[in-house]
Amino acid sequence: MDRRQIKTRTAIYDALTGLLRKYRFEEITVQQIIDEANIGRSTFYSHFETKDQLLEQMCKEMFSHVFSDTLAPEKSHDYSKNHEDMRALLEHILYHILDHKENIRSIMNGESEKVFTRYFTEYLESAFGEVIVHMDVDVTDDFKKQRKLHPYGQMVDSKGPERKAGKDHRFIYEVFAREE
Amino acid sequence: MDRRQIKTRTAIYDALTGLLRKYRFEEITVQQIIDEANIGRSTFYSHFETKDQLLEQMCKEMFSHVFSDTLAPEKSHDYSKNHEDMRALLEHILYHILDHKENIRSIMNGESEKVFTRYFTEYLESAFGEVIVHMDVDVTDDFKKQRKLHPYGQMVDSKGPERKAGKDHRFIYEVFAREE
DNA sequence: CATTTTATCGAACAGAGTGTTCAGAAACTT
DNA sequence: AAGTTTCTGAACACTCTGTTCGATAAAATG
Repeated sequence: MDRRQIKTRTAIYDALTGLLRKYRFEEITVQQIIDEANIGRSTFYSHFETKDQLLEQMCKEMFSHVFSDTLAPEKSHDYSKNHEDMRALLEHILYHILDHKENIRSIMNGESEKVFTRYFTEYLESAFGEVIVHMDVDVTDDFKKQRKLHPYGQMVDSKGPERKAGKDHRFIYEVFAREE
Repeated sequence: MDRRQIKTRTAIYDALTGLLRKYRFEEITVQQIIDEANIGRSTFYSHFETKDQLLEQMCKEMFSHVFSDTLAPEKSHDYSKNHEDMRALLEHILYHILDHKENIRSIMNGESEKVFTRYFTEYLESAFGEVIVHMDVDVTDDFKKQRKLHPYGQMVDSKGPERKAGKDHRFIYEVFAREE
């Protein structure tokens, strides 16, 4: 790949990532990305068709990195059968995710969150298949410290499954589950 | 209030509600709403500043109806103390929500879902305060039948708390909980 | 190093959507 | 019937999008 292409590509990625720290994805314009990345307008559009496609690609690449060695064909444990392996795999993934934490935080806001989530679940499913996973997996202490209340979810600490009323959006999703 | 105003207002509401059944909120243009509602462009903007503000108002009004008699000052049970009362209150609210089911379904798609959710939790909190609510509340059979898998949540049937890997987005929220 | 290939630049353009303005028509009020 | 309020719709300025194209710069090739 041409050095110039790599340069612009990362410039665009960095620009968007930076902007996502300040603004929600929907608020960001292509012009802002172009200015931030210091590239020409037509250059942007020769790399990405639209702003949305840029986000798609970014998420795609990020997850293919995070899951790269996880899904390598050599290591073909059947995780679905051995619970210890499964747990190890999950820890492994979470560890890699911590590297990308800042990028992920930026994306997890507004509309862009949905694209992220789509890719995440897609990759997770390809790693775990239809296996049932208990989510109170033990991960590194480093990681545990970062658990705080999120506007869209709520903390499930080791104490138990109590939930607060107005905070649990899953409740809402159950209530208004769509047909089909 | 002038009949004309009421007429346009409901025409706009109906138009948006109808469009939301076919398209996501972000895809809908003001012009589409205007055409669907059969009103003049300037009329729309004399009623609502923007498309987003229209959604805000719609959600606001809907919930003020749903919670109207719930929050009436005469019925000032302290729901937070009596669990039976609390359960009754929740059932009461859910009952009213069923009336608005079609509207709600329409809104619960794309970006508009967030506005809905914001108002819902807001009203829920004002009804229940900081009370802890177990979400496996028994509601009418009619309501139970409508529980299906939602893309963003997952069914929690009476069997138990098992969860599927890629489907549980709450897990994601916990992982990437934001600071502050 | 010279040549060829490829990428970038940026101005200019068409198109879509937004939100405002205003004069005239229509509907309500008293 | 006269006065007030609301609706209408064309016209406008504005912002953002995505495309085109000739000129320029940089990389790859032999």
